[in-house]
Amino acid sequence: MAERIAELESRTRFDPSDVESRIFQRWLDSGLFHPEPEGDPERNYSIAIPPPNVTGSLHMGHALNGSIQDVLIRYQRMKAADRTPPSRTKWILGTDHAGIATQAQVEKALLAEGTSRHELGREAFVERVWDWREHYGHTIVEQFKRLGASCDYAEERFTLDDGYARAVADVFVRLYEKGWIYRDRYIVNWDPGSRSAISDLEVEGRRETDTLYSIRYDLDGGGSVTIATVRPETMLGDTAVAVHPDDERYRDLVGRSAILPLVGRHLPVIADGYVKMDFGTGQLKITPAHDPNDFEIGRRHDLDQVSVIGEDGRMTAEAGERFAGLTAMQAREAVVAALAEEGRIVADDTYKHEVPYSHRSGERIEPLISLQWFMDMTELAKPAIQAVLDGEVRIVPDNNRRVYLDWMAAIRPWCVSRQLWWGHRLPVYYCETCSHIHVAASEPEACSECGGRLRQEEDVLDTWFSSALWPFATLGWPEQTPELAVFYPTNVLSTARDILFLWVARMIMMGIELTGQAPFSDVYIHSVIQAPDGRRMSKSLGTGIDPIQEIERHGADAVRFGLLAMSSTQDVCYSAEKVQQGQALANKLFNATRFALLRVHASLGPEAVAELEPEPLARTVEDRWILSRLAQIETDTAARIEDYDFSHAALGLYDFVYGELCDWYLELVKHRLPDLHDASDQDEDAREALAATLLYVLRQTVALAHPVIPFVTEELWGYLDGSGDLLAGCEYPCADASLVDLDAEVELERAIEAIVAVRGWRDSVGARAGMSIPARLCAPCYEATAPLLARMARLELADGDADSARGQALVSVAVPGGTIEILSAEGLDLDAAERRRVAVAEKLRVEIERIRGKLDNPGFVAKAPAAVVDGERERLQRLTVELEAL
RNA sequence: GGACGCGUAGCUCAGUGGGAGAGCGCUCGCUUCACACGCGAGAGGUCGCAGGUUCGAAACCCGCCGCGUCCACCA
Repeated sequence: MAERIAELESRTRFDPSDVESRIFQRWLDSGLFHPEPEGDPERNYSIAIPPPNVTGSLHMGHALNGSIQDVLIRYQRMKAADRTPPSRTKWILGTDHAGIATQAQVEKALLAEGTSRHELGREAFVERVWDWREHYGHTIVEQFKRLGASCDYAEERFTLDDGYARAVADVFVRLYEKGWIYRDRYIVNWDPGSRSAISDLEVEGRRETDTLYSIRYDLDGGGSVTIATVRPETMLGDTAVAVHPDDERYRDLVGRSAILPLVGRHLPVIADGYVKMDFGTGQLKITPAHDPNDFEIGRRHDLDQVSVIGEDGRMTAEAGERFAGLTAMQAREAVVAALAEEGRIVADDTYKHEVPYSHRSGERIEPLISLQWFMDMTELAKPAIQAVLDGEVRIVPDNNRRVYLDWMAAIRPWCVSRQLWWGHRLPVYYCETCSHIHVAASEPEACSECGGRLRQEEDVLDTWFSSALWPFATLGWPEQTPELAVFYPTNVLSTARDILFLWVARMIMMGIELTGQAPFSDVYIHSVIQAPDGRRMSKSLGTGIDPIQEIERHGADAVRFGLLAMSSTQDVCYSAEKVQQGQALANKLFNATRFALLRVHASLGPEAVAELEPEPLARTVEDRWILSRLAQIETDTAARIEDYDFSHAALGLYDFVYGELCDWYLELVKHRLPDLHDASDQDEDAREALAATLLYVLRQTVALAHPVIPFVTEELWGYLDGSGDLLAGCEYPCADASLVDLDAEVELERAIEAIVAVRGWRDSVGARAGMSIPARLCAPCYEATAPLLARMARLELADGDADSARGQALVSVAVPGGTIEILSAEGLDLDAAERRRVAVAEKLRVEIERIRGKLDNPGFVAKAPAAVVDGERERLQRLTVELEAL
């Protein structure tokens, strides 16, 4: 140990790159991250990581969420360390196959090779994706390691693994048998980019400026109607014109028919409450095959569905008329031109509205009718709503609760089929002879109806279908595995707001339906980190910041601290300063520990250090003070972590380490720690008492900070603790209430105020840094702290009575409860001293006036709480004493 | 259109009923025997605007202005 301590001497900086990989390897080797499936499920703690996409690389959202979960996991793991019987902590790790994203990535690679998935064929393509995943799919897991994330790496899951796939098929069959999964021809969000249907949640509205065309349709038998549209190309699919049933203007039009320009089809004029009387002319064209609203109206009125745009985004051969084969956009221009030629364009106005785009491919959504598989969510939603209402699932911060409940209350069917190749193929089999549909977890031999050959559905499931099973499928469900028994349900799910519906709500629904329990008790919604300028962090905008690069630059501890410190209950801008603050903290803690250890070892020798009392032998007022403050920060930090208040947890540690431990405590006791080469004349007991307190405070502080900054604290633990145990497996410090000492706090904090006042005064009168100034304390409340006040403020305190000191004083410095009289002015700027005295007196006077005014207010004295009134009275008295002395 | 949130020091943000705070930046002074990624001392704010509640408002309520996010089927 002595040799190890000695090597610290030359390490004047904490160099993260030097220690991170070494320490991480020790953690991995220790097995601490991999709990056996044992213990009491009520007391075990588990988190299922939101599975990153295999295609992904670590971005700021991952880095923040990784830091948050790791704080929780490390905190709980340490808390579990001293429990009997022991409890287990598990962070479930894995990745998501991410259907569309991964398929797109591989297709891009194929394109670069001059081939395509269609040329390869389905089987070869899927094999290609698996290869790709073997090669590149591990990046993000390695990046989580760089962050220090203490996931259970021994059991990594993947949403397409065999076991997981069985769970997915099993769920599909169960829900089909309940009648909740069904097949329907319905209008869907067609994404021409990925050539697949997508769900409502994968559509984003973008505000765009379009032209709103007003077009005249003639009526059969004379007259006309004028309809408005931003999508004239869809008019070829019109099958009705609608007006509002209460619209007096058009009452007699209902039942007549309009003639569709360019096509000549007769369109019935119908009445439907959906039509807004005060929008445009109050006359609306109905295109059931290409507009979700019109689709519903069409169903109500039994209208024909004429599809004019196909899945390739082009006008169809069947109904596209002379525009067949054109893209929708080309068709728009051509249709407008043709209408104009006939003089049917009544107006073309600029119009701003929301246009749906695919969140996946970025292409404009083409609503069209398609045969897809849907899941009815109403029955699933009911208990999931109740779970949140009852508090069985808590959403933090709770303003997201209402968002969840509102969305769940109005939940709509979920289109779960995707026209992709990469994913879970639907466990649906069609008979080639009689068309009978079989839904089964494993492929039946033949059609049960006619014995005909079966063909499996080509479509795969929406990626989120498998993600919805994540917290239990990763633990082996539907098998009743030991893991499932002790780690399910999990404790918390931490994520950003954007996947609250897409993922979180669906996990709650599926969890309750399939396991009978909500999959987690808390949902923590963390900040979205924006670019420093407030824009979105994105590659395309060039606003992205790479967390790995930040880790390389500042260390993982710094990045973790920074992200936690900047996070909040709302979205925040990335703050490089907070990361620097974290780096500074790691370095500070390193140096403080290094300093203390070197001095203590030099002063006592290694044998004596090893035999030191583990508990502090507090003696002096500063010892009592720091121990009391330590107890406070221990209480606060644990409470903040449990309240998901990570920002205050991190910043509170910073404030303690800087503002109390280093700036004050270490400075105060420095002189009692003999220099390496200087034998001390202090007695043995005093040295041991100080050493014991100092090492106790440092051990506790280092352990306390471990969940936030695990690397530097683990490194320091190696020097502070002789046992060789890893800090990650040690118990979390718990506040010792007997150390709370409010008297010491009051006394020391007053001394600190006085020291700061004198230092400020010294600065303003041009006193040189090293110069000692003769003075006398004229305040009754510094008996215990006078020596340290003198040392820290560089005063040469003389004895004697206060009144005579005032007589011979050249100038007075105000301190809490009195003054310090300066007895010699050699080398001081007396004019500046006088100016300062006057200025301080003036400030005191103003403040005294303010308090007097308050106390003179009868309303204040009568109605304010007694404690507040007393507080103001005390303060008034104190300030008056100071002012008089000045 | 609905919901939620934000507007506090040059910047990024705490503070949510009784003395305006932090980090960074800025100024001044320190090669003080842990740390110059350091130490000490400072300057800097009509707490978006207007009204109300209260003995007392940055905080609570109402309105307005500005900004952001989510949800929603007005062509």
